[in-house]
Amino acid sequence: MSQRRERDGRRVGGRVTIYDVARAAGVSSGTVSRVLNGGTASTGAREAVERAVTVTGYVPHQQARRLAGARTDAVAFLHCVSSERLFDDPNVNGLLLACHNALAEHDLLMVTPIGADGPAEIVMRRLAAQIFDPILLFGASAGSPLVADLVDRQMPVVACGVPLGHERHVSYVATDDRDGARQIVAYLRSRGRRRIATIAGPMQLPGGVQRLAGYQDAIGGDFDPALVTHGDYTYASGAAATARLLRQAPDLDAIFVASDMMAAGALATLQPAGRRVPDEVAVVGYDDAPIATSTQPQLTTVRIPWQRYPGQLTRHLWHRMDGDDPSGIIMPVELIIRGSA
Amino acid sequence: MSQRRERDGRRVGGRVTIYDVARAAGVSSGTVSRVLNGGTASTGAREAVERAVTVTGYVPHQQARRLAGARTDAVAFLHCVSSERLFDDPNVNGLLLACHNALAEHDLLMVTPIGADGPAEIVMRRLAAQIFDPILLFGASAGSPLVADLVDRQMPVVACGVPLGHERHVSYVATDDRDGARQIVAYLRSRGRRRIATIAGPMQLPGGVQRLAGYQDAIGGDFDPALVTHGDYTYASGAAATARLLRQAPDLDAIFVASDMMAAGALATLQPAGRRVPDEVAVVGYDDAPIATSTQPQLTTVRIPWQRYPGQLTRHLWHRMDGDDPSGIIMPVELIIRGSA
DNA sequence: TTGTAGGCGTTATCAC
DNA sequence: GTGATAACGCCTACAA
Repeated sequence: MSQRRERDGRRVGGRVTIYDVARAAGVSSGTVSRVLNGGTASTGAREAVERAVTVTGYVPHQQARRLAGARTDAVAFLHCVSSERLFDDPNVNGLLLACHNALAEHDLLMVTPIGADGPAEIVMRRLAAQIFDPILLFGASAGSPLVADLVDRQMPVVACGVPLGHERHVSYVATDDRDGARQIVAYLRSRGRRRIATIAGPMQLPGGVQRLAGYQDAIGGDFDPALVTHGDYTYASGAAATARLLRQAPDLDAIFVASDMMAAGALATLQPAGRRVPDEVAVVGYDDAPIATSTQPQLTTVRIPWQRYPGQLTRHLWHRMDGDDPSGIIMPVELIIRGSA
Repeated sequence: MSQRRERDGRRVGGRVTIYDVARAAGVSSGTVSRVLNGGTASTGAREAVERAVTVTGYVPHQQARRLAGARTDAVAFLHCVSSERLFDDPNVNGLLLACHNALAEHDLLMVTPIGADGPAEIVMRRLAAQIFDPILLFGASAGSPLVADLVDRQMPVVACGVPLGHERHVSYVATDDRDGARQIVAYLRSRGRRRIATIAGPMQLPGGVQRLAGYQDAIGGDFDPALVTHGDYTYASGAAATARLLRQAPDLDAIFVASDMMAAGALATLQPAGRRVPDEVAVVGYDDAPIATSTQPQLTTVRIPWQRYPGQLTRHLWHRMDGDDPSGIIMPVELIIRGSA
């Protein structure tokens, strides 16, 4: 089975090592390594090695490189959102693709443990963290043991969104959700709304806390706990939260919903309840998700600059891998006015 | 930066090795390794090691394990189809998810280089093949250098579909497309069709050749080159191929199209051309893709038993990893009768 | 049952 | 500029 036959001058089965190359090139393994890793070497040696590499069909053994302290050529994209969302949300799967391409330009291969949802976090922790060095993190929630673990291991990780509780130890690329929320409230005020309610997202997610914080910033003295409720970003939770709001504060004339999906749920509850949108109640969503344009009326919402993520993500990752300290960037968002408010 | 402070009794930054565990447990590293890998050890040693593992927070270093000849705990899912299809085709992304889950039961983590389309095959070859041992292959075409390379390296790979040209060296799980095509032709005959044309798929893909072969089997002596044309599985190619067919063999009264997507294209060409479906021309697709039920009329097609793939795939992979010789299974398909034929 | 030691393929640190 | 050689962390004969 492990016979080492020759064919076309190259080994068949059984690895070609750096020693084979060294022998073929008539130099030492050290020289080969130097040539391959851009170290110093004479032109003669360089050429001999390059020739030998081609002729032997040598491919470096990543595991061994890694063990010897060098870098892996692969980065993992760890997502803590459900795999369904990975497939269904064009923003997310577009991001995935774009990241791959951006990384490929640095000769890095991006892989992702698809299907590894919440419970499987254990698996990811146990394995992914070992196989890859650099990590792109998506949708990690506050206090997630995954993040703590990664930080402990001092791995170069870059997160999408502010990594709550690890702001100083993890690089991140985020959007200014707090300002987005402020803009929304200001816009609603400018349209004459006075009793502005909100359906906030989960407080474990950065978006959840930032959007609520922005709402509070802008509402200021008018703040009324009865106008605040929570959902978990799903359609159903949006509908339920709206029903609650209608009970707690029947006089509301606007709702800022922390996600378009929940906002769609809100519309579905508002209209049967006899509240016309936007005439009686203005509704504003968040994300500019596909559903935003297929509701009736279409949702006024906030657009996240997804197209800027891949570039920023790879930039920060690159820096981290170069040993720089963690850094972060917060990008501005854009208000999209449509029919619902 | 690489200071090794203590915290909660565990190291912070700087790896916990098997030696640390050994020291903590008061045994040798060999014993630790044996305990961890299910070797023989006394109950006392076993307990001490297990305690030490928890207390030190030890996590095996996969790279080192691998280098030392042990197995990786991760399997790569390599797909040679476009990433769009990965996201858009529920059959495919369902397969991805299901494979992940099936593998997870064996404590294997499945990862996939998403976004690595055709041109990036080089990257995958250079890297993925080094990082992972076992490989799940999806959509690889005949003569693909990727496959040849994997075979050369004697890696345990299991393919979805017969790996054309490597049938003996690669395990596979496939469906009986040849029989599916035969069934279709037989069905069309039974409905009185006499001039049965076909739009075949690419001859580099196993499905392409098998479905055409089955068509020829069943057509037998009635074979007429004018009734055969090719497409590349896309909607547009189906439409174009149909136009060609209509020119070459205006008297056709049925078309067996090798994919539902192409069949949809066929319908779109047939109807404006004044050929009523199914009255004047019967159309049969293949795949039972989502589009099959959203055409007018809905497509009669062949259903591939996707739900059986994950189990079979992992079973064969498991065997391969155990050193068994490559093996394959061909599963039966099911004819789904709808309005188009 | 257990400890010891050699080796897996690289990289990096030395002398030369 | 180049060649030895010591890690890297683990597994596995082999010996005890």
